[in-house]
Amino acid sequence: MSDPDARSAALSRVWAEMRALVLEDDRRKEVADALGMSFSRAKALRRLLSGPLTMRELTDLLGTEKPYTTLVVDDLEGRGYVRRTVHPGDRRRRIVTLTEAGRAAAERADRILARPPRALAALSPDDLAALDHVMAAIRSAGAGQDVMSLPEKRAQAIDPNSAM
Amino acid sequence: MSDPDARSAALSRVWAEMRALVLEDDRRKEVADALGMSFSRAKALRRLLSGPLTMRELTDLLGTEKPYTTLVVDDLEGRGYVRRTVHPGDRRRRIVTLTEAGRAAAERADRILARPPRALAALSPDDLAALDHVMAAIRSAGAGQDVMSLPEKRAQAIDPNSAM
DNA sequence: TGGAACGATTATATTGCCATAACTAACTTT
DNA sequence: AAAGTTAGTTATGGCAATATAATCGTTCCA
Repeated sequence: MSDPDARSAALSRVWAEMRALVLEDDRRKEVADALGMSFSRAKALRRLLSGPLTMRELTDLLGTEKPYTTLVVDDLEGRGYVRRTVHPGDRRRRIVTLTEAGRAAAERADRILARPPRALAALSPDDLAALDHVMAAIRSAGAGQDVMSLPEKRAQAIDPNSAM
Repeated sequence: MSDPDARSAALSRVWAEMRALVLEDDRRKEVADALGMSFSRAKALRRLLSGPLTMRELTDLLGTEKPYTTLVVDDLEGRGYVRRTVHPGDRRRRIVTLTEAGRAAAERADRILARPPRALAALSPDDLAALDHVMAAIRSAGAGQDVMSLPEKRAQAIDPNSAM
């Protein structure tokens, strides 16, 4: 029952299968095509769905450097998807806000990314319930451990929606 | 019990969590750093683990165009990781074979990619067994359906190890 | 046997992603 | 108020990934 080799084999099997499922159909290309923009722009757009952010905040969330964020936001602003406004109370900061069109585009990206693959959708109710249960366990384990254990990773809330 | 909204919500939840788990820690960079080569080279190298391939076959597996494969294999050959030989019986074709060093590098990449994330490794035996069971169900569903249903995707054997 | 098809390569170009350096404007701290 | 810090931008550049076009030798087929 508690054979460590069997456990390790099961882990590898499961992990390989998960990776295959997620990586096999690359939604990124689909999102980029659907929105007519490169994926990094869509990623930024999606980050703004939960509310306006300053450039600095957006930079931190994207995990890149400030000048790159300027490039990305310039592009999005040019498309009419975001607006930059001055932060009241700190005129250095710019607040980036989605426009209506930007929100629509971000939601479109969301829908594409959220669409589960057929193999997942084909699961029996029982299997899905079991999977749901296990993934919840994984989430709580991850929230407690994973980020802290990665030295160079910026500490940030674990947000399943962040994966792109 | 069979509430379609609840099912759909569970599907989204599970899928988002899976994507987060797979995409959050990007092993690609780690592989690239460990092998001292760009990730696309490692990808090709890994493809050769299961045996020699012609340039055409490798091209199809990688899903890119022929000239790119030439570039990649040139690089790998320059590092002493692969050898090109002429196909006996068709002198147009080149057979690409891993060298010993190439195999070692590919296996190193494999080990990095196969290492399950902490949150997964922390699963209880019961949860892991349940997950293993469900992922097996997903694999059989995927093998029957998924590839055939994607129009522009080249038909190719589903290989969980292929995901990179 | 001559042309079509195929395998591979060379040459060239594009796009995406992202960094560093240097700068300006605004705020904070002493 | 001078010095330091922070937010953002401009300018520049690099590498990775990958495509297209043209070419060459080889093989297949009518």
